[in-house]
Amino acid sequence: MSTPERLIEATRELLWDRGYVGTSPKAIQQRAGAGQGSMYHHFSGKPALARAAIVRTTEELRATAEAALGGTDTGSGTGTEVGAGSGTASASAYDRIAAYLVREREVLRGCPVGRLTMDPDIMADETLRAPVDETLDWLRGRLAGIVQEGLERGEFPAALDPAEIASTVVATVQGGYVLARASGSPAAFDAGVRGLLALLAPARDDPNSPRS
Amino acid sequence: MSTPERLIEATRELLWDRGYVGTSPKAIQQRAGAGQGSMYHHFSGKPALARAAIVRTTEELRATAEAALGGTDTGSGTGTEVGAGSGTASASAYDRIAAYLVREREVLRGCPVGRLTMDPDIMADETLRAPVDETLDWLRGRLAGIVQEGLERGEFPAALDPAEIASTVVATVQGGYVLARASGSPAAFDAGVRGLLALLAPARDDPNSPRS
DNA sequence: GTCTATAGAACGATAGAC
DNA sequence: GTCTATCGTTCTATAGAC
Repeated sequence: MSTPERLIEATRELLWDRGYVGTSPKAIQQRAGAGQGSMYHHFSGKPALARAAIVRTTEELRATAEAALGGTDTGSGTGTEVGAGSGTASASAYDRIAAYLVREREVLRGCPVGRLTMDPDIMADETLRAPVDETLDWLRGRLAGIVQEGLERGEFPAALDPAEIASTVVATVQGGYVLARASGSPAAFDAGVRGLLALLAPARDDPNSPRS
Repeated sequence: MSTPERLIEATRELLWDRGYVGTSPKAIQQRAGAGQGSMYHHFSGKPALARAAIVRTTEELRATAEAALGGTDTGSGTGTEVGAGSGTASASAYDRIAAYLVREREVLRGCPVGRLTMDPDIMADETLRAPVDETLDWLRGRLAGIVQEGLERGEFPAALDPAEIASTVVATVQGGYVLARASGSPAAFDAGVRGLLALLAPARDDPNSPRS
């Protein structure tokens, strides 16, 4: 791996674990196995390196999310699939959202993108903040589109607002990281996700009809 | 206000805005209007001051949350109250959760407690981490109890798990802060909360019955 | 209790040899 | 491209006068 490449990867790891303020050029160099001069030859400084790292991390998040949300069924259904069952029909909205929610994550490390929003130095620098904002915005839009499809298929109550539900889904994930880190266990993340899935569950024809 | 008092308050503000790593003793002293020697006379160092600040902030969060969740109706109902309407009956579970969710917040500053979970130095120090963990744990338990009451009153579908829903509620709030900060607007927080309230809404006898 | 002085280390970056 | 040397600043804390 080339030196700039190693520097970017080292920065990504440190940004994830320690944030921008907690990441020093020295630590980056050590982790990347590169010297001072080498780092400053390839990058103008800490902000430039951080930008490269953040852009790559946000691109990766988009790709990972899209893989779960894409709807090209990976074969392992949840058992609550909806639809007419034609050969290559895309998975239900619920299933695609569920696939996104339960995908494998390094829960205790937190979200490599969401974490950055708590860093004042990142939020203050437009070039660092923009990729974060755009990525979470894209994710909400992507989810809103899927909820909209679900609404059209009658999967969800018509009263739901796609953009709002999308925000709730992303917020539950981001907040799940917080709960997991606080408690030191991924269980809290999982609980939040299961609660959300229960609320979203298409199986609304519940034997226990609510509200008298 | 006494000097120790001012130091604690200054630390609380800085911890909220810049986190533990981003908060220097010097910055605390300047904000508190206290000198170096003064600070080290009253506190053994940055960790001790941070502990005092964190304990106070978590206590404050509990009190604020309890005020909304307490159920002693503040008079401004949401219009969806449930119950037999006896004189001093406590508000519905939905209303109490809604009151907690929509309470006034400095959304763009993030959660003064949840933010701390992203600070590796705080998570590594048991004396700093404990109050954060205990507070979020208390909040989840408190909410779970209210959901349980709602279940017993038939406000929610019986399939819901109180602890899971409680985690979802707290996660939505914590994640809402992330979305708001990323986008630079409280709107994303509000959207997530409205989505969650729509999913929790007791008005489940929806004209549009889902899932065919 | 509060002040100033001082300390060793780390921070973020630059200079210039190779 | 990579190295070592150096720089001015900030960090966190201690010492000791007042």
